[in-house]
Amino acid sequence: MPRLGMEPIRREALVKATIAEIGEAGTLDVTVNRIAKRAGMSSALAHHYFGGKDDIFLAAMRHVLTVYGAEVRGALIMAADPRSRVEAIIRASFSDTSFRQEVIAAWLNFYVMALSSAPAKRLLLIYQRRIRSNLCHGLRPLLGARAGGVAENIAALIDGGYLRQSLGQETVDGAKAIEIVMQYLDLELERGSA
Amino acid sequence: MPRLGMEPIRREALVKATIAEIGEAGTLDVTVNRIAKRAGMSSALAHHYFGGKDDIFLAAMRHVLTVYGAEVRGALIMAADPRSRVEAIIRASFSDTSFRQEVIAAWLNFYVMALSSAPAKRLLLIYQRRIRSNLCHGLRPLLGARAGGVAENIAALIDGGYLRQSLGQETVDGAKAIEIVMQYLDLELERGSA
Amino acid sequence: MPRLGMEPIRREALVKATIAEIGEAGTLDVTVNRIAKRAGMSSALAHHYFGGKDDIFLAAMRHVLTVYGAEVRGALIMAADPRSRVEAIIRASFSDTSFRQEVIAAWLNFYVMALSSAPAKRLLLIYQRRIRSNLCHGLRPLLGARAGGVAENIAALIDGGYLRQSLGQETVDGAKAIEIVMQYLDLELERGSA
Amino acid sequence: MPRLGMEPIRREALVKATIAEIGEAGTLDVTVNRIAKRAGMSSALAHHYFGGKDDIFLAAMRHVLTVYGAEVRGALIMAADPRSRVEAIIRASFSDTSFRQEVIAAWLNFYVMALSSAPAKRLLLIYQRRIRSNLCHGLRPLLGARAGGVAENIAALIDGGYLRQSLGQETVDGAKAIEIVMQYLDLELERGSA
DNA sequence: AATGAATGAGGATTCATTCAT
DNA sequence: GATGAATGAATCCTCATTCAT
Repeated sequence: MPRLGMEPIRREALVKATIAEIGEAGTLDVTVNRIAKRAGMSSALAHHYFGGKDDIFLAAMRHVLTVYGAEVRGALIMAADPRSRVEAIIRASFSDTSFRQEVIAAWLNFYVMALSSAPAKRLLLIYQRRIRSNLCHGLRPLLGARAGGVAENIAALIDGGYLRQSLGQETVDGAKAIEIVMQYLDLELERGSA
Repeated sequence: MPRLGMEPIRREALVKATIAEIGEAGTLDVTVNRIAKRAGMSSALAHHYFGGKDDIFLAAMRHVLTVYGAEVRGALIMAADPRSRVEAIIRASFSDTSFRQEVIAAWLNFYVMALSSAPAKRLLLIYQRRIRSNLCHGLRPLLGARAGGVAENIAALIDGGYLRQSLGQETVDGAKAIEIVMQYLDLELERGSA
Repeated sequence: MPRLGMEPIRREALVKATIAEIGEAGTLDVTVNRIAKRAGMSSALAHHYFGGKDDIFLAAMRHVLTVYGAEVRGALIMAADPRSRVEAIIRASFSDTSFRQEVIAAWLNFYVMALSSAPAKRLLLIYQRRIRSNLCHGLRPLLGARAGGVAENIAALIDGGYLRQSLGQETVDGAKAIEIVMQYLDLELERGSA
Repeated sequence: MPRLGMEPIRREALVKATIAEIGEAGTLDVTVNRIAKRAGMSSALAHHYFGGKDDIFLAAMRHVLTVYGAEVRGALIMAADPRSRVEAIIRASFSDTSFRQEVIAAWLNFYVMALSSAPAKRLLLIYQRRIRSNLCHGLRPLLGARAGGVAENIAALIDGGYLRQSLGQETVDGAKAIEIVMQYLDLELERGSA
């Protein structure tokens, strides 16, 4: 059955399987074999296309970040004023795509992976910087010098939403999570610029 | 040289070694052998005292939570009014004992461990509930019905401080981290009760 | 681009690539993939032409022996008297074609391969017998019954030259290696026939 | 059944099993599993005591060299005059201990291993230097400046004996091999010093 | 109380080889 | 004629865990 041009298909299947598997297990302690099996191929092929386990994880992480980034960018297109720019980012963070059990589990695991893996750390920092920058860009006109700190806090509240969702017994829905962060945003906006 | 009552000494040594080792590696992927070695004993003895690797991790986790809880309680003793109760918890969270590389790394790893280990999850939830409860207790007189949400946000900001400390390139000092959370607290207090 | 009569071209390319690869690695632990890559084709094609890895090695071995044999024969054509027959073989053994890093490495590896591969052993013995025979043919008129032993010793000294070249830190040049064996030959000739 | 002080016993068993296994297979392509099994233990234990496959091979090689060296030294003790010093080395080289199928196979394999393994090469060179030095020491009083070259040739003839034994169809016995080298030695001695 | 000894189980990785196109 | 696709089979190695002493 080997057709031509399978590489991108296989890679995508592996990335998705990786996220699913991590989400299911809650750990990075997932065998390449399981991932490959779930992606419908042998582990040898997975190695062939990615080189090694870490590379598979990195690719999966990159995919999560890419999708999230795309969604943020998409939402930003529609944003007319500064405030709605910030809102766009917050909403994208809790969209149905990103705010799902398995994706959240992947997120947390990658955060921890970044503690011991230089490439993972690099990737995470790039993404973090981008998000902060986007947030600041929206907040600066409204809050001036306070923009940086508030951006940081918004990021923390978003992470907090993820954590609660993953560990909490109660399943939070995205809308509720968005509301919480938005309330904080409003509070800061009321206070005004420094 | 086996003396009487070695058990508590051994256990403590293992728990400390575990935290140190996790902090150093940034992962739970630490061998029992290394932990035992660092604690000055054979891995067989570690198993003898704890039963298995998971139990060692659980004990280490319990220790981290216990120390943190004790520090919070200690700070609460000195708190006269509601606001300072809340402040006490925040300050304790960033004390020199808890806000250290290795302890933070352990924290994050335990968070992720909770995704796949029921006992770990249980432990974490108990502690979370206690902290939230303490925060609410202090916030209720000041914020009324809004206390719960604000408590949650404060918790999120504290976690945010930990994350920034562990992953960020710049080392944050405890005082700065405290200030950030306090500013948020003041903002909410200005706004007043619902 | 498949043209007619590609087979001999492909085979030759593979054989040369095999020798080069073995020479570079110093081992038979060379993947078919690398060999094929170096020969400018896919490993599947290599299998198509040779059947399997061992066959590739055998072919490479055969090639080394063939080239060496040809050179010996070529030198023998010019040899007028018995002594120069022997000399011709010795000189051919250290010619620029055979006395090269990669060829020597291949040689040694093939020697060892003969320990575990019957076809390789057969091949090697055929060649050895031919060389001994050639040497004897030249030595008999000069040394009589002693020819056989001396031929054996000359062969050993040639192998010794190869070993020194491959393992020694100092690079020996062919001329020096030839001289060593010739000195031994002279010594035996001085002594005369038995 | 675990008793104390097993390490040296296990190591020795592994070294012997390694040589036997290599001798039987004719290759270094021998699995750690087989070696360990032959030595009566699990492969995990083999790794525990040696670290890795290469280390096992190196240890085996070191053992072969050590035994050979000891035998040479032993023979040298009995040597009264220079000539018998040289003779001692030659005889030791073909003693029943060293001149055995399996040991010879190990030798050849290690020669080839030295082409690609730096530690193996180092080991081999040390041994070679020692043997050459011993030979020279005995030859110098007899041959003066020619000692070095003759030593080299004797070494080559010894290697030649090994090769013939391993590849040849006819089994050579040690006595015959010794005689061949001794004849060469006599020839050089007749000729005298330079 | 304490440990060296020992192993089973499992996992990442590699590679020769096959096959459909 | 040629290759990308694919895999089964092996192999090294690690590690938690057990046990006799």
